[in-house]
Amino acid sequence: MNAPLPPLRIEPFKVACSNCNLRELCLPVGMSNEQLERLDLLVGIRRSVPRGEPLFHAGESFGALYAVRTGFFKTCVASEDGREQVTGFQMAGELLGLDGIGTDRHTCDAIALEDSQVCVIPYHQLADLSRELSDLQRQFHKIMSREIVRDHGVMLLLGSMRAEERMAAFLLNLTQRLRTRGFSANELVLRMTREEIGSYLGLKLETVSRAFSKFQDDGILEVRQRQIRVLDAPALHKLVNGANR
Amino acid sequence: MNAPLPPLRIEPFKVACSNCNLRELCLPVGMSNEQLERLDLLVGIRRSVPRGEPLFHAGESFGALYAVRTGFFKTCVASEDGREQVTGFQMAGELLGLDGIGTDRHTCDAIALEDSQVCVIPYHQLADLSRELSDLQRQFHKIMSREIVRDHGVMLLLGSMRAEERMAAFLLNLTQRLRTRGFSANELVLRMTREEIGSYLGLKLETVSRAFSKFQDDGILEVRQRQIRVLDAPALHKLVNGANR
DNA sequence: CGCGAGCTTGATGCCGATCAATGCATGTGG
DNA sequence: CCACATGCATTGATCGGCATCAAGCTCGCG
Repeated sequence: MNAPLPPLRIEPFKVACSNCNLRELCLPVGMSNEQLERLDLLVGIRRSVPRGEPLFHAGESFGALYAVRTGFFKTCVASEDGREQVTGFQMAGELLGLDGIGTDRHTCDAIALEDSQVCVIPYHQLADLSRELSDLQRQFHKIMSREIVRDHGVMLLLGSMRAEERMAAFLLNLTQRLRTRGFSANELVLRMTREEIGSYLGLKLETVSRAFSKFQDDGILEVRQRQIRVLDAPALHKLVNGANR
Repeated sequence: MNAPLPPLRIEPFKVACSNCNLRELCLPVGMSNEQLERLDLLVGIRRSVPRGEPLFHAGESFGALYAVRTGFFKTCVASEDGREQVTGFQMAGELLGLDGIGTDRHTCDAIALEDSQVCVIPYHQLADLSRELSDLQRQFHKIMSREIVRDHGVMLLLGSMRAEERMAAFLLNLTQRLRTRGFSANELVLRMTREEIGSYLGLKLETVSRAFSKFQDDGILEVRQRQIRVLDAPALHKLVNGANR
């Protein structure tokens, strides 16, 4: 963490969409270099969010979207009484803040689960540019649409799956997204607590813990704290799909 | 139904966004008359969907969005094994098909729950036009964003509410939307079966039925088949909010 | 070392699922 | 018009999965 700074050194490239290693996952998908240069002009600012700190809160006025550069976030909504629900976990290349467009206010909290960095994308500038660049417009629409589809998947999970099936679906989703980012498909480190997993899946933390233990007993996982090794991915798939009915 | 046709009569106005009574709820929100005329050019086609029939199916290739003109729809997703989940109910002025933008295929089924009519909005033309009309672009973004926020609300419901709370939230949501459309706030006719309500709320139809009976016993509702009269809306609000914790 | 946050594990209880029977409205054909 | 079938809804009895309550455990950290 607090290692001494390396000898003074200039960043060889301006950090920008055009040479970001996430550009195949993020907003720039499908854009030419020329177009990317235009995008670079709006995504100049970056912001660091220490672990545990909010990127934004429900109720704050909305002005920008955020692309996760490094780190990991959760988003959660709350009802008037204290009920809370984690609505998603976001990792590198994913967009935060889409909820704010509809009412010009954020409707959920976004909290960093580890020290993180995001790119700030001023919404109105993005809208302006996407009126010029149809590829950007198209990609932005796709991202919003996929968020809707993702939410429908969570609704299916919450509405019709039992505890272990939810856990299996959750783990497969995480490994899938990590694989897309070039990480191993069967080693993962959970960035969130059992309670946060439970909130996301509509379960209590004890139930999450028991599921982990069960999976370990069954030889499906190796669980050491938040270090998870997937030993039998097909078994997880079977839980999500073939198991019932 | 099969009443004799009225004497031959020309529609006094071309049926179009610019003189649609839903224009304050639908895509045209915030657009000038001049802009509306441009929108009219793409929303020429209408389509009738008889009760029980699909507007589109999951897997079909995506080409257009649909605005409900009259009638009532449900959307549902299914997993590979037979699990089904109703993800929403759509009424006049609401948009269907947003899920298809992300992958160019629809990801859910949209089924008419009564004889319905929709306006067909070819997506690519809409995208083109919204690059010219920033008000249209803005409204389209808002609609997508609100859909995401709505889904988050359902996730909260599914993840953290008990049966009667879910039912109360569902009924309040319906009456709220009917009120927006100028209908009475306490008389409603359910367009869907108990089973469909249950699927949406993550409950079994028996549980839905019992909740209706309970509400009736408690003097909160008057239930006759699918005819519902809300007698005590505050009680429903208390169930959703103040009840627990 | 001791403290606390996060996690595991066990015992018990409750809510809603499941199973089953009946009721009721609508439609169809004799 | 009745007899019967069909789809949807209600209601009761029982069961089971997960929540809840309650200890203890583990690990990181001041």
